[in-house]
Amino acid sequence: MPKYQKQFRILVAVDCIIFGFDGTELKILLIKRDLEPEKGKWSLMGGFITEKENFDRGGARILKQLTGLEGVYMEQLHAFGHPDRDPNERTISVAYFALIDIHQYENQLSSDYHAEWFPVKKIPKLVFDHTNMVAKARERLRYKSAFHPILFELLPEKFTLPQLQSLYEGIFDTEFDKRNFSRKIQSTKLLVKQKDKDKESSKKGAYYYKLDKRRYAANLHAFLNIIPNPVIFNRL
Amino acid sequence: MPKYQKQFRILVAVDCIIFGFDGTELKILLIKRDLEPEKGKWSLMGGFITEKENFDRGGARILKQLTGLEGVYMEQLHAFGHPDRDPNERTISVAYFALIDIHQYENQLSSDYHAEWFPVKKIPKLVFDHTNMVAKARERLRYKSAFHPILFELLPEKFTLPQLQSLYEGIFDTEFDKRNFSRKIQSTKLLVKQKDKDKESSKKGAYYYKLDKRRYAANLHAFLNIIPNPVIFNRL
DNA sequence: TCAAAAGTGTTATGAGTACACCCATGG
DNA sequence: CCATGGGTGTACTCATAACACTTTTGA
Repeated sequence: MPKYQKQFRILVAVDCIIFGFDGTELKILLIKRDLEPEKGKWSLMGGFITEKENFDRGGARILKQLTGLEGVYMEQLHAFGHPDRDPNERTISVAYFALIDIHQYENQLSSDYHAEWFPVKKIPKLVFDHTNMVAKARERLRYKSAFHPILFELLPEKFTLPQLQSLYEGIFDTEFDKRNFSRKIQSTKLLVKQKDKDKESSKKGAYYYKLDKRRYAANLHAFLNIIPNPVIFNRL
Repeated sequence: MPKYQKQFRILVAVDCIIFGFDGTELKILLIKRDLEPEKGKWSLMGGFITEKENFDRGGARILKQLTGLEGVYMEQLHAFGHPDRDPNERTISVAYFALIDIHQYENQLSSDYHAEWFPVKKIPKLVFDHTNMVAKARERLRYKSAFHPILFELLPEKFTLPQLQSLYEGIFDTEFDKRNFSRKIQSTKLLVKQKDKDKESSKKGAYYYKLDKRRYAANLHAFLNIIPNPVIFNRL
């Protein structure tokens, strides 16, 4: 077979925007870059694609290597290819975003890679075009979560409605009416009320809920309307 | 500056899924591949990225080269990176989809590149993973057009409501009530009724409409609800 | 006993849908 | 004059949004 002789070959990287929610704020996980150029600066988790892996696998491998996490929600975001995005050598990057339960991660080794959680509203200066990637990921997360039930991926197995609401409110940067929110969530039938309560954040305590796994799996791509229309139509 | 010595460099291509609407059917533009391997088979428009262009520019360049078209609606779809997608040599491809006014294209040279329009429901066997790309593009087009006013890009400057409705119906593979459709479209205030009629497809004739360019530009990213909810919630 | 958060019900408005008839015209 | 496709109005239903009070309990 003939080869594509004259063509230009390029380095291909995968970068991951990893979202977590600590109960109050949406955060992303950053590391100190351990490679020149820009060594020591804050960066997304990333790495080069190897010879025999596709992007999904590459992203999963990098996530595993740098955080120890496997099997988390991950989705391709966008391919970034500005010729000068890496001043060292032309490199294109396929960005992914991942949603993880931040507490599950805290049990794992965080310090090994100098990884640190930053609130999305206080992201430090990042290397290359990573700031741009983060902005795009936030936008996508808002967009997607307005129609699909993906935010549960950010919560632990058991969570309360006030926690869930506060997550939505954080992402849409607004406040919802808790009666309407509760009714809408309940009407999806995705949640199963538990008998125990979370008493950490109030005296009365809030009931825990778990996902109904069967229904959740069947509805991952379904359309829901959790977000009030004025928010969608005016702010999104 | 140090180089990324040990890393693997890959060919990077851009492929374009070009949609057109002939008044009856949604179609895509294909060419006979003029490069080994798989020379002579039907293929999307594509080409390798050059040293100094980003993906958007590469996509625009390829579109221009192969169709003569410029300034059309174009959006990044997805990056495809399976290691074996091109049997000749590993090549990744960043796919774009474009929406064009099919009649405007017909004036241009179509035969030069052995390009041909195929109804999306009768796509021939395509090279590599292009069939997959087309499927993804169709899905994205349905998804995006359900919420955003992008389908106007497929129509000529002047068009009628029945034409517009038939376009939506083709994409969602269903039929809408024309009274409701008309009311919803009118309520967006994106259209300006003209005084002349299209008398090609009926004796009475249907009024032409044009886009209100100011409003259209301001609403490209706005949410509209043209599509009946049952269609969105059950079929999308 | 009181402060702080959780939980719950009702009403009004408007968007969405279903539905049927008249209009204009070319042949 | 009639067949064909274009254009329009209404009534009903249901989803959404706005809104306030009671409950629980730890301090």
